[in-house]
Amino acid sequence: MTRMTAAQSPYSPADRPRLGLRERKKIKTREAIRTATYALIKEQGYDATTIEQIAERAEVSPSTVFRYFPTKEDIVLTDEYDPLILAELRARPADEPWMDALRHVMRTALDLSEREDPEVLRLRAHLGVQVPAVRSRYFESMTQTGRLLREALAERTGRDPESLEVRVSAMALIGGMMEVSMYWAENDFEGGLRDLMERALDVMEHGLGPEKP
Amino acid sequence: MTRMTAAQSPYSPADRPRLGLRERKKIKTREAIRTATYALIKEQGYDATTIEQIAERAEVSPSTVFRYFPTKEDIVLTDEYDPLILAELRARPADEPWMDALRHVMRTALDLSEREDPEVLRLRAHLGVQVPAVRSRYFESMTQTGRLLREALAERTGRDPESLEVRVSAMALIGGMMEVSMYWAENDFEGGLRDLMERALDVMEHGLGPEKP
DNA sequence: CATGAAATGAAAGTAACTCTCAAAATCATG
DNA sequence: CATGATTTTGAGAGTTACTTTCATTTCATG
Repeated sequence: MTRMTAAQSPYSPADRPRLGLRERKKIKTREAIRTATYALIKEQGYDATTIEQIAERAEVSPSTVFRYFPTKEDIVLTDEYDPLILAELRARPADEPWMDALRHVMRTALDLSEREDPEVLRLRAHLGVQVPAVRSRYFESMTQTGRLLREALAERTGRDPESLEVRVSAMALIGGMMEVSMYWAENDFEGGLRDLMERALDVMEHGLGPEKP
Repeated sequence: MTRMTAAQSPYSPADRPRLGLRERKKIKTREAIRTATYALIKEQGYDATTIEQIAERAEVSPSTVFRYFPTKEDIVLTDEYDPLILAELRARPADEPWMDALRHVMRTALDLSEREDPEVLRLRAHLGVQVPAVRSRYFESMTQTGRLLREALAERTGRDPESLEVRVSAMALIGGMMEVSMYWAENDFEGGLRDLMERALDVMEHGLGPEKP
């Protein structure tokens, strides 16, 4: 499952420790909390897993858990691909139609996260389907992404990012992409997420006509 | 603000009471809880309003409040236009393009709810913007609506309502429509919700091209 | 190693919900 | 209208996520 915090070469003074001991400890704690949470959820399910248990397994106090993550759902969901997505999107040629740019970016992002940690992507989608609170938080974070998407769409269409049209487009895309994730989880993760996403972007670009395969 | 529970002709034995005393009381209680909630929220804001206060003002016990509404957010948001929307959608001619059908239905629904109780529509949109928990619940209920929308889209395009394409389209529409509501609230409810919705449906139908006004 | 700053833990508190059970209100009868 | 069955309510105790406060520990730095 989720990689352990690989304590690679714990004592090689000059090479790794660009960060102070404090910073490194914080990162470790964060990881510990997250892996403890994932493990407990797999064992017992989301609801049955309390913050106290998480704290105990991660060997920190409950206070500390809350200091690192504002809510229980955040432990599962937090991690920011957003900046990456935005950067990637800006990197695409400016004259490329925005839908194509988006396609490329999503492909890249999904490939990356799949290679990085395939389990987590699945667990999240699964919890998104099963647990309303997680789904909510998921949606919130997608909404955040939607705000970034506005900027990108605005740049590429010469519109105001705060215009109704841009906002609606961005949010419609977000809604569609979220549904892809739900669909994927509900259908036992069959048919690579990347391909599903592709199909979703197609239908959002060209609209839903009568069936034609 | 919200209409009082108009006790019209409180004692006309034969004409109104098709329902037993029990049923009528339940309806009254429900209304009482809701109006108490709206009033308190207006006075103090959402977070500062506790279930205990609501119970007190509605003259019921906190237990009863929870018996009527599973969560605090539901007190604000519950009420089902969904069946109406679906019926309306089915009532449209079967050969009408589904986007047109949807346009008509949304117009009808918005006009109705605006005439029915304009305050509530605004309060909800406003809380949807301000309070994350409400926004979440709002989104959940839109998701529900999205499921119905699947059926309608499937019927009109001869596709499987559970297909990725249909699901994504439905959810994209939901996302877009939700954004309209947020936009409306954030821009001080200017530019009738109906017209904004119209513009949103347009852009979702034809896509977001370069600006052209 | 001393001093200041940051991170942690302990503890008490709040508020949304859940569960259980007994009392009260309604309903269906004879 | 009395009575027993059924439904609805309220009281109370319990759980848990989250907050706030404050003393203690841990690290950074001169």
